[in-house]
Amino acid sequence: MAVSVLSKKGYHGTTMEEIASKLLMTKGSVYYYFKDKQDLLYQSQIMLLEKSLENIKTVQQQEMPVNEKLRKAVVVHIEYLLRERSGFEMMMKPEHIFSLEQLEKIIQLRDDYGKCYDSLILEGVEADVFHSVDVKIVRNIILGAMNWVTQWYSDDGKKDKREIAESISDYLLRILIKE
Amino acid sequence: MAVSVLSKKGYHGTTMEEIASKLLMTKGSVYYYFKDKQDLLYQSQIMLLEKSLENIKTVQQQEMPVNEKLRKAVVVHIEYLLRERSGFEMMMKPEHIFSLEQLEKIIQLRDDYGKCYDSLILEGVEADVFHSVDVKIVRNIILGAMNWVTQWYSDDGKKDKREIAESISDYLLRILIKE
Amino acid sequence: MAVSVLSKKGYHGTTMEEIASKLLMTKGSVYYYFKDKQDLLYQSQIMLLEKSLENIKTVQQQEMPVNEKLRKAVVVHIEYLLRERSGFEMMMKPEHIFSLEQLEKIIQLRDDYGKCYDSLILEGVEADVFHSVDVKIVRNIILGAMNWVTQWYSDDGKKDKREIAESISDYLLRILIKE
Amino acid sequence: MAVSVLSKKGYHGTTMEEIASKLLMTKGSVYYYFKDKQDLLYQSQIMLLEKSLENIKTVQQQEMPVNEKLRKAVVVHIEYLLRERSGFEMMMKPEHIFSLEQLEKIIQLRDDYGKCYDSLILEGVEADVFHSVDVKIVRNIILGAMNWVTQWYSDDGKKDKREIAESISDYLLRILIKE
DNA sequence: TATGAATGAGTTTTCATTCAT
DNA sequence: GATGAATGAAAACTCATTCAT
Repeated sequence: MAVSVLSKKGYHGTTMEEIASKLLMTKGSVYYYFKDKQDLLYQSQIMLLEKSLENIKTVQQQEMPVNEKLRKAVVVHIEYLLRERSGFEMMMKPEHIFSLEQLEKIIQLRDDYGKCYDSLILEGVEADVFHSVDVKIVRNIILGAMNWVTQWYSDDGKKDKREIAESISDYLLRILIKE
Repeated sequence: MAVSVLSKKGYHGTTMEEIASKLLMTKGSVYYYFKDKQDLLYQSQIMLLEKSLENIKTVQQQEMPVNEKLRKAVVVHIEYLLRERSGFEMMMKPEHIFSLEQLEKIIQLRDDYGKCYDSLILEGVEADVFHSVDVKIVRNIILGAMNWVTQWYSDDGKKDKREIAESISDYLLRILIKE
Repeated sequence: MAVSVLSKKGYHGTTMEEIASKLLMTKGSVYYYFKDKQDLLYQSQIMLLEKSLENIKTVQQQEMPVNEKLRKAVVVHIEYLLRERSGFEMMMKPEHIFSLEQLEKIIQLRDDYGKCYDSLILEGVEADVFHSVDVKIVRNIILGAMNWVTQWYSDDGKKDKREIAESISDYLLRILIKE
Repeated sequence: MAVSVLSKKGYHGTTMEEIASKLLMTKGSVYYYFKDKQDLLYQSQIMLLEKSLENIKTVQQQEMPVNEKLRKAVVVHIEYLLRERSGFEMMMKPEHIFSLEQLEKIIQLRDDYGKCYDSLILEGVEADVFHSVDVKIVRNIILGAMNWVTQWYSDDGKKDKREIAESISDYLLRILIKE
């Protein structure tokens, strides 16, 4: 995947040649499929965000207590993130790369994703399972803790990806859960 | 400060000319003080990390209950981070930019910083104020949640920096604190 | 040829722009074919040295008395040198320009070339046509006298290239030839 | 001496900083004594050439057979050259560095130096000690063979500087001497 | 005299992008 | 559809030179 390459060294740090070779294409071919470098990144980001949204929506629709849902959402996010690693790291500070129009769509998707967590939290509060909290702040604590995983997780630790994901998820729920 | 400039568009996205003009210098002058672009970033990172370490060490030495110390450490970190913003954003994935030797020092400082949180957590566990937890994971949840702030905090929200910092700090302590 | 340009003002004195325009290319194109300026010089030197070696080997294999062979070798060298002029002038003191690895190959080729003269001299000594001499010193007198030509030869003298070459060759043989 | 530094990497390859540090001065001070880089080189070249001229004139005035004089001139040149090494290597192709006026003086001195060899040769021819030869060519064979020494002489060989110089001198005289 | 900080003009190098084949 | 040669605009970097102290 192109994103994987892009995000290792950042947008400007990755050359089209590197991307092309990672995609097993030649530089010329990449330009057949993508308008330009920016477009390549844009398409990749959209895919990533849409898949993430899909992931969390699937979780939301499952029949289970809200704390279980949030728990699962966190686990799924971390697992997906460690798989697609690179793409997520790119997500930081995209302001200077994209056009306004592109940015709008990306921010929209990011917001949508954030909102999913918000509604899980609110659902829990209403069900009296969660404490009443500042939703925006708690949502961002959750997002931050999850996304930070790429900075420290390494395959050769004691715990595997799923275990890490579940641990994090458990600890984060302590912020919310009553009793 | 140079870092502030660097991190807005990322290392590769920022030109030496931009950095120079931000520092009210000419490109030539910047090269008089720094060997090259990499060196500029390196020196800045070192300063940032050393200042952070100093910050947390100051907190550690204060006479107060351990939960208060951790609370304060988080607040101080977030406040410093929102002030120096940019530098921190650069801290992600520095592997591709630095030389092995430089990386070693940076990783050392990062580790030292992480260890400070570890010892605060352990101190709390031993004082029976905190639950017994997987220190590495909880430390990283805290770091992730704190560092993520740069991604979403904006001056024009309802809460100011200190309030945000204290909120986050409170929520994070819920993961650890008994009772 | 790139070398011709390079050697007029020396390696550092010639800009890539000048080289490119001499090659009827753009600066960018030059970088498509050569890794960097150093590489450009290196490739050129190798070509030059390999062609010189080829030249002398051809002479060595011809059926003729050894004094004639040496005579011819000198003539061929000077003629080639006056044609490729520039490249040879660059050959002096390449130590500071090339990498160790590159230098090794260049020195190897230079040595090989020198050895060809040595064996012609020895052949003559054994055939009792030449005086017994310090081969290393005589070889270097020959090389020095030949390569110096670029420093003084000018097209508008009385003698043309071939005549000069033959004169030099005759005089040099006096050092060696018996009777 | 400044020249020594200059000639190791060539005019353009040597920075004023390197020259300054070799002269145990700071960059600023060098500019107190020399107008600019070019001037520095020019002064050095002049000194070198004037000293060489002085050397050969001293030899010319000595009372000894002409073949001995030429022999001695060659020895003195090589010895001086191996001592001041660097300066001589700079002497090649100075056209692009100097101003017309400077060039004129340098070429004048070079010519004067060449002429000294010419007159030694002619003196020998008239004394019937030397064969009648093309003076220009033989002079240049001598100069070439002598100046090439810097390209191959290394302190750790079997022969020391004087022995090398005498050997070369002997061999070169074979080109000229009758019987 | 001596210094070292500052500069800008020039040089090397990189790389997204184009385009003929 | 695919390629790789070619390009130019922009970026990193160098260094002779100046100048305030």
